[in-house]
Amino acid sequence: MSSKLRHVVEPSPGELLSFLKDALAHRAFILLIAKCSVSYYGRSRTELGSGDRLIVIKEDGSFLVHSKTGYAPVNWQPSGARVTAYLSADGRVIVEATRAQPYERVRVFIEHAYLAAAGTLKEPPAPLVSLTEEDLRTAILIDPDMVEPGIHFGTIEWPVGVGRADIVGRDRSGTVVVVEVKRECDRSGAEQLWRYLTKLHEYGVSARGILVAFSFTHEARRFARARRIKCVAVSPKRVMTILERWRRSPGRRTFSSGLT
Amino acid sequence: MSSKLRHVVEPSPGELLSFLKDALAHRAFILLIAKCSVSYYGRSRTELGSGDRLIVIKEDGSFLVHSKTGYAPVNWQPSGARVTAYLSADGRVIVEATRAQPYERVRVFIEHAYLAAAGTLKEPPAPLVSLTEEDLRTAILIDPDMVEPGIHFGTIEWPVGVGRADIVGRDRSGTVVVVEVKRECDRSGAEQLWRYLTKLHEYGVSARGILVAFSFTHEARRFARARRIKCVAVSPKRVMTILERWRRSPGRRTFSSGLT
DNA sequence: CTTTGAATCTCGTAT
DNA sequence: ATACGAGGTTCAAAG
Repeated sequence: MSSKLRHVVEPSPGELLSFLKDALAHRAFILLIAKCSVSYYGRSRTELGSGDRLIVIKEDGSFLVHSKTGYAPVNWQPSGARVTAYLSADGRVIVEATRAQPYERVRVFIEHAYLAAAGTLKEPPAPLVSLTEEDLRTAILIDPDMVEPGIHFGTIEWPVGVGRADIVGRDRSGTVVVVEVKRECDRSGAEQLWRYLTKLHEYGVSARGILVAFSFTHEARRFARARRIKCVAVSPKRVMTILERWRRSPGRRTFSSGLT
Repeated sequence: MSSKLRHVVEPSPGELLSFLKDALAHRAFILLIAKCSVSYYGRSRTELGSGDRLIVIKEDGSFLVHSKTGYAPVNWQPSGARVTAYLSADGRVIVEATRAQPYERVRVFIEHAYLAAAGTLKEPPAPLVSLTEEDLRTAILIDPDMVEPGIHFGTIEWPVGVGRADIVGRDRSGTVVVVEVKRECDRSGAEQLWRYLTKLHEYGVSARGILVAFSFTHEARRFARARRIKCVAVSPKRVMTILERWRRSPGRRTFSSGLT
């Protein structure tokens, strides 16, 4: 439980520093609202002038500096960073997050701290359910007819030497079929499938391509049409229905006759 | 200034609700650390079980639910969402962020609030300096010789019917050159240039391709080599130097003899 | 270790 | 509105 959540209001540099050092030592979840400037050195370089921001330090080393607007942090460090706090020569608190590979460094120069809080967040392993590309692929394997009547799947995640094809099988007439699954298929998705087909052709395999997605861009459809690639649009609702029915009474998925 | 930062510790549902409603009405920057469960419906669907999390609500409608680990929020809404707070039938606070296009909804069911804070973050327009693809492109236009001696640029951001070529010009021998600029060039970057070249070829223009980047993947180099595309690696330091010298004494960039 | 592809990617910009 | 490309993308999986 986070009942041990502690906080300090308008701390002096000394108070803030000891608060942060203690929280960092306990690998706590730390919040800090402060007027600060920020400097980043690494894959790029940025210098951010003075302003009010939210700093979040997580136990896994994730480090976020959030500005007053926008989804993305204005500066950050991904998980795994080493976070330290110390005093500068002129008595200001500096919070620093560094990463070794690649070398990156974010430094926050605190000018005035409004509020700092720290505590341990308790979170049980969370069953997070979602409707992803993976779900769509699963639904296709459960009910291949949604792609094309009589189609028959074999290999999934088949390495083609240039990425991997999502699903490979044969259609009713026995022709090899490569299925590429996307949530939203744009041209790059269609190009991906085309790369697989081209590669297979190099191997001497003549194969059809089918794109399955919740939606397609015009570019994707045009690209596909020009290369005789079929586009199958599926509604999320249908996928949900298939997955839910499957969960209630899981039949057997039969994988056979794939490429060998 | 954020001196008007207010906060409440362990508020009751009623206290929390009025705190949030007031803060939302003032379009304040809002923080909330609470035990909660989260539900998302929209482009995907997720259900997140009960746990301690940080909720951030920004004045532009950005909405973030952060878990105890990781760079990315576990649930969110990008800027532009409409955020409301209300009581459920059983007296719990629900915070909801909705977006119209595409329709998306995040609902946070508060079970216990540890700390809530709200205030106005003041941030002057920030001079954020960085070394981007744009910087690299600028450096190339300032000093074309870094790409190839005697090269001569004309059009920039030239529409080719399938995206746009970064820079188009002619080399010393008068051959049309298409330059694609990337920070880190992977295969997809090389493919992009190849699309332009292919398109130009369809138009009857025979052109060379040059990739300029801070670094290349092996795949990109292989792809390029197979198609006689030249790869030019540039050091960030050199770009920084060119840009800094330019800022000190800006000469004239001469654009001439592009394609017409 | 690097490479590849997904993501509720977000965000800007041009059409 | 839609589409395309950039991003310090991050992240996980696979070779």
